[in-house]
Amino acid sequence: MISFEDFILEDNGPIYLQIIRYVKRGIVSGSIANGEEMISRRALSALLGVNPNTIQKAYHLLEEEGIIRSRSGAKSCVEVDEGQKEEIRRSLLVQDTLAWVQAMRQMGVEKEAALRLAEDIWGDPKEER
Amino acid sequence: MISFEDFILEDNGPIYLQIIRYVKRGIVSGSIANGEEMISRRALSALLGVNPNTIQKAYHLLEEEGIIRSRSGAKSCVEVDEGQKEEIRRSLLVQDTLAWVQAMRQMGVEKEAALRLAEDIWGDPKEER
DNA sequence: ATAACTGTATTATATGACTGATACACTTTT
DNA sequence: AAAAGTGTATCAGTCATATAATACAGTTAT
Repeated sequence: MISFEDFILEDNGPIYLQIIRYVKRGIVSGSIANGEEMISRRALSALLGVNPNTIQKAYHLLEEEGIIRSRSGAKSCVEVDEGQKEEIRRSLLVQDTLAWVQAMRQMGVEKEAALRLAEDIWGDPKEER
Repeated sequence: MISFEDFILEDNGPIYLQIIRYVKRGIVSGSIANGEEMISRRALSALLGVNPNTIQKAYHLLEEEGIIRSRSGAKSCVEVDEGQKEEIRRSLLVQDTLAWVQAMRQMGVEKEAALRLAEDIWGDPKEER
């Protein structure tokens, strides 16, 4: 079951969008698999300290996007085929990376300097040479 | 004068925050210099097709942050010392880059793959969505 | 079967973001 | 001095986001 254990509530954007983003990124990384059960709306509401209606909005939109499937009375399940997965992956990777590249460019940062900065911030656990 | 010629109105976040971000990034890149005049609130309102009150909110917050200075009746001016510039630069670079790195990590993208993707997109910023 | 849980729906309230209109005082331009 | 432009302020209204309190019907577990 998707437990939302490592989910952290930010303060930058709407909560329901953060939840949708979390699920999509989980699908891309593979930590969320097809057929997996979602945590119930009430349980997630209690876990995050967020109103049930806000959770419902996120789940409803996920269903409209064809990412989860809900049967009244039972838990909602993830339902994505390989095509959807690949589309979500491509979309998120391009969106996020393009936004970062544009930010760096608008600040006049050269490509090499930007990549070096990203490498630094990544943490670099295994030092090369 | 700061003409906001290359400013593009996005649909992802509050307009007044987009304006503030634009000014800050301009200061970091050097395209906006200390002492420079801001375009008037009414003129920017007309240029962007946005309500004057929204522009005023952005300008007011910029003044509260000590980035611009306003005298009633005259145009507002940018007023930042080198210390502020450096702080803004550091803050924006780390924020934006950290957000991107975290996104890539949450999607299970390896550092090398992420950097390669960024390098690709840096070259052709044509596609979106 | 009963109880507990689940998805779904409704109504109401509060706040932030944005718009629209107007007004006043100050500075710059003519 | 007069006109035009500018910063500042107020009031009202709409829409999105989030909260709160219920209610009902379907599924699962006991």
